[in-house]
Amino acid sequence: MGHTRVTATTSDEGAAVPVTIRDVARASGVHISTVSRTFSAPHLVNPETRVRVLACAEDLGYRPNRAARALITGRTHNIGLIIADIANPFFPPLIKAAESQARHRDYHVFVADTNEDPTAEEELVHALAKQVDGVLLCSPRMSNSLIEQLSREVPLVVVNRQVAGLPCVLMDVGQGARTAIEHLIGLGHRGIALLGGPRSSWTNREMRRAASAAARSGGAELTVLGPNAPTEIGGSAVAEQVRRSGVSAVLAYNDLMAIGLIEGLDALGVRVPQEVSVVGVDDITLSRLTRPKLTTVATPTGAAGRTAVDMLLQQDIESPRGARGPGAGTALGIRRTTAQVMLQTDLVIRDSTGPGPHARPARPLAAPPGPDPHCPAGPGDPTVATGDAVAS
Amino acid sequence: MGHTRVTATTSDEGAAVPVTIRDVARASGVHISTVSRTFSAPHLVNPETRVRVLACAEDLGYRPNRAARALITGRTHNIGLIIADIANPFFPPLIKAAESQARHRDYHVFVADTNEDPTAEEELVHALAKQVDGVLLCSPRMSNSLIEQLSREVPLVVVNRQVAGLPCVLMDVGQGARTAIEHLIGLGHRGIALLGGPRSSWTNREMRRAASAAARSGGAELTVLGPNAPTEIGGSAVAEQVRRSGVSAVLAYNDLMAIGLIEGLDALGVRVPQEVSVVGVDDITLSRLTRPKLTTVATPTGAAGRTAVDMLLQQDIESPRGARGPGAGTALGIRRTTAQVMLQTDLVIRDSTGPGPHARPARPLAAPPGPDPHCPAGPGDPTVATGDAVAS
DNA sequence: TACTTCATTGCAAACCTTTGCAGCATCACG
DNA sequence: CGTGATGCTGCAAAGGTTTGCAATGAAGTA
Repeated sequence: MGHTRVTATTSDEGAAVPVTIRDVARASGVHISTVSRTFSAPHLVNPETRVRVLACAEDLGYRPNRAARALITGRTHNIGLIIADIANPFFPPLIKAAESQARHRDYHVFVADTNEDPTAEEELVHALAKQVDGVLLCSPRMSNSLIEQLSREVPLVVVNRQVAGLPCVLMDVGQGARTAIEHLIGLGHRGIALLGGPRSSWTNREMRRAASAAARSGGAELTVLGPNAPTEIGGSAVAEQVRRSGVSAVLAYNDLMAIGLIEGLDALGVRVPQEVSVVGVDDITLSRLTRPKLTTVATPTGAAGRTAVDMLLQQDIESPRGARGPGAGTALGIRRTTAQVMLQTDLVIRDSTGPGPHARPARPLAAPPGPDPHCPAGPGDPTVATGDAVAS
Repeated sequence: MGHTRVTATTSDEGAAVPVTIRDVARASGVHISTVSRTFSAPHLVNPETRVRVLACAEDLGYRPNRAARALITGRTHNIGLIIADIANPFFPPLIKAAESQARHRDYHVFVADTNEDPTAEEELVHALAKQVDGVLLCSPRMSNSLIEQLSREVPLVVVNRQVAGLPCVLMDVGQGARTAIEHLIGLGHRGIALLGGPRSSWTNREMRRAASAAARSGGAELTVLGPNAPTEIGGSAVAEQVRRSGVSAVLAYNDLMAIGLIEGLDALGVRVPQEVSVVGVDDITLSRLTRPKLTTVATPTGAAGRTAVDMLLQQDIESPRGARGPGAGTALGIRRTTAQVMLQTDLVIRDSTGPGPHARPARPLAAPPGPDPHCPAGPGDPTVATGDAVAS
């Protein structure tokens, strides 16, 4: 058994006897339908009866069988959460927030990891479709058209990807990139590189667009390097290229790449931030722990998770899925509301950015020179517009 | 709307028409029971019929309704995974491995986060009990007796905690601590501190026991500091205390604490590893990314997740839960096998440990002087002993 | 030929809950 | 006192699947 110890024993234990609505009915002397209503429509049952039933239920330790409930209502009270890679530090806060939000709404969350594989993504949606009321697709790797197609099978909310006709939760990395570039220009940098991420990434395109515009209007020159793998390795691999390009500042696709780049530069003897400034995106926990501490564009990951759950549930609530009740059969067209929510990002200035070659000596390196000052509370949860409401 | 943009539109879409076993039966001209058997007991149906049914099912896009199946079999094919804090970098690899393993066995995983709250833990077990076939309790914060009690409600597997009579997956941190201490002694350290974690932690007790023994037999003196919060903050908070204690090396309860400590020491002007060596435990991704790179005891997190799932499923397979089939009712005692698996740990030497005051100049600081050389493949998955098998 | 065995399939009950409908008091009002 | 309304409860069907049992037919055996 090599490097593992195993000890085993067996024993007999009393099995949990399943207590059903029927037991509660018998104990409290009412019909099962009354018990059912006590839980699902309390206002329809006499207060006296209600307390008696509740007492009996409590006594017997009754818990409704969600499978049976799902069978008849068509709603499982479960949602699926499909993630490219759970071990990527960007996602755990999102998972955590989504799970918490769902639980507050009496939903449970299936978490599934695709290992960055688009095929696995598709299969998972299929596999989950029948046993959840909706699926959150986080940073999907499959094509928009496939996503649209799958959305006919099960309600979908997409995070970090813009899909026409589907509810999306996006982070305003455009604004983030702009603020970051302005911060660098304010520090006196004129030659700036953008370390691109995966080609198919919506975030990547947005960042590039915004960074170019900001550099142009700030009188700086932007060099785009990439696409690259959005990992630490991807970052360290371009260190040499960054050095050769002669830029004095870099905006990386995400924190992992930024950290990798700093490592790579260090190995080449290039010091950060003295010789090159580096900005990341995401503000993962890690970015506070490396040295130098990373200046980064904080993305509201938790808020994204909560918002996505809200949007999904909102959709579900107005349109129960599948056959419904005994007299069903007319499930032809459901009204579906598709909102796109854009969450604000915030630049967090730490130690990986410093004065560039064109710095004015007097200038203190403090707050970012962004056009609008951020509210200090940080990014909060948006109110999701319902129905035909349109804002901005 | 403050810092958030929301746009919304509504549209009508065709709802997914649920295709049931009945549709498949009609399409392929057989009875529904034959369709059912095609999926759940293929050997009972004529090969010809089988292919026809499968073709029709494929055609119509049939997916079995797991709620209905669960209702009658009493098995949901879901498992619960209760985690103290998803955002703690120790857990994601475990979650990822468990989810993957479960999926290979045609199970889905509910992930729930307790925010380190024992009460939430208990509630979650209750809430999940009826809708999963078993629960994985990871690094639980509640008492052993409560865990035992809950295990009568739903099959439980415990990770990182030893509970008599319950299947447990443990990491051999005792061995890890011993190896780490021996490594430090080999480097010439004689005054060593142990940074304790939470008091109620099984891991904490094991480490302390093993570290004391190793220090004693190696002629070093061990100072125990703590208990402390198992976080970066907890680590940096004791930096001053470490400096005052005059030790030249520290073994921390986990990597986060070790990293926090290094930060704290740095702030005090104490350099690592030149003045103080630091060893962590866990080998989280982060430990490769900080500077200096952390020497640490690697715990087989992924293997733990996989093993725990295996143990749970093994238990389930031999003992279906609750009422079973039409003629049930005799669910009095089920046979349950409780194995305790101990997974090996491995010392990973990086840059946060160096020669101590008693170092012999000639000695290269290479491999650890542990009594048994590790197999280089690293910790693998154990074979779980079934039934009455007992190994070592 | 008659009888058994076997493979395959159909039948129908059961799992637990929800919910439309109907029944029954009770009460108020005219 | 009759009528209608109201509040509460019971009845029974329905949801999709599994599974013990029975029925069928074919093949093998005596």
